[in-house]
Amino acid sequence: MALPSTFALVDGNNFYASCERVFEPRLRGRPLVVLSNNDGCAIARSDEAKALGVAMGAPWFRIRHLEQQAGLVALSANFALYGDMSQRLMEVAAELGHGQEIYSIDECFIDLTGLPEASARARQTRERIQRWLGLPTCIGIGPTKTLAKLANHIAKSAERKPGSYPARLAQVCNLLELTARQRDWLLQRTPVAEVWGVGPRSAAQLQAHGVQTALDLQRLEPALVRQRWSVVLERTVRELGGLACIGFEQAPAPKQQIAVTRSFGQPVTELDDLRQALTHFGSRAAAKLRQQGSRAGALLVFIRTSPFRPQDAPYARSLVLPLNPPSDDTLRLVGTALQALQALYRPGYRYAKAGVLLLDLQSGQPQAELDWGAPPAGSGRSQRLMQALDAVNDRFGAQALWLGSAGGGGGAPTAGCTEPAVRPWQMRQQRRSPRYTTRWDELLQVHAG
DNA sequence: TCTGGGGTCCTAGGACCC
DNA sequence: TCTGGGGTCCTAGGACCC
Repeated sequence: MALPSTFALVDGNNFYASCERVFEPRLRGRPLVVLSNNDGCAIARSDEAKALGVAMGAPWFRIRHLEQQAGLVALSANFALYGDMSQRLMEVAAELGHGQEIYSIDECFIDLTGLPEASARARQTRERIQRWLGLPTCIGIGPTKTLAKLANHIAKSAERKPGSYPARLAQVCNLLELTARQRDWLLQRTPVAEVWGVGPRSAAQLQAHGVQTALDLQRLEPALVRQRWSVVLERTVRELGGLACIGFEQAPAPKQQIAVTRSFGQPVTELDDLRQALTHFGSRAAAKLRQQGSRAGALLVFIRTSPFRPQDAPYARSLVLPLNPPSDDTLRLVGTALQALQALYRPGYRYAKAGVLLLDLQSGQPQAELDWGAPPAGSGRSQRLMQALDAVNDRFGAQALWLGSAGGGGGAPTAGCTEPAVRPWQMRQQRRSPRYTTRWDELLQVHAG
């Protein structure tokens, strides 16, 4: 008979803010936020910033007065740093159990099924991550992923607000060690909106039906939930009851779509600037596509004005173009994106955002049984060119080799190097910390006293 | 005036996640 | 003045087919 499953969720506390603090100890104990691309809004907050009332997603211009008033520090997002720290964290966390599912940049599920001493192991893993990387984490353990997430929430709350929960639940919370009464008590103290899978929309509806807590939700009749809400929420109810419905995914499935989209640093009006931006986005998307060994069967381009500027005339359109045969060639993908842009562009608008989505992704080699006719001339050459492009950019950084298609010629793009120049579409990043772990020229310097 | 039933495929939109 | 980016899954409804 199969053992009942046991899942752990390892989650970095305020991950981006904590990464910044590893290399800049002066930031410890201070209210700190990390800003989105373009320094637009807060996407991570230290506990001190949360205590100031800074909301997730709060626009910077609404909270920047706290810089003077309360000593709030704001940094531009440094994804090169966070990505590298994430890899290190995942390596240490993987040692906790016999399987790892990397769920996001700062979270992974670990399969603990059948392992003794789960809580002690988890505490050891936490301490290693803290000591080796300087990153604080909390670990939740439960019989389903949803309950492991909930346990993690309790472990964090117990640490942040001592007294709100028994102290032994701080940092590591293992629901499997508790009695049914104790578990119910914890679920009852958890607002329904904190449950994984319950978003703002469902939370409001549930509350209107008198469902306030995770315990209330767990006690609903699954069939009723399915009828009144959805199969997704029904699954959440069963998971809260201890029935594992969401499987463990060791190897990430290849992505079904790949998107590269950005808001611009300033409004963009010129076609030429949009061409540059989409050349950039298309190239990034193509590199991601090759990294997972797929080809795209279609490509979507969108351009839009800002929904936050009522004084600007609104314009938002997208266009999907098929790729026959499916392709992973940067030149072809960017060429197609620029073709779509040509059809979408209307002069006279202040564009705020654009993006490229690769759709209809297929893995492996092109299917031979489908008659695409003879392979396009030079396809072997295209493959070698892409390999060279990826190799150079791997070695020297993603911006080393670039397409020269930004000019207004309108012809097929060609490979080349471009001088980095500041353009309106490029994002603002005025407060970025050094890329300490991924750039030789930005290494941390230590001066002997 | 009457006007079946069921299946599949595709797409757009909604909800959710971090 | 200034509001992120990148994903997944489900559902409803239309088109189409027999």
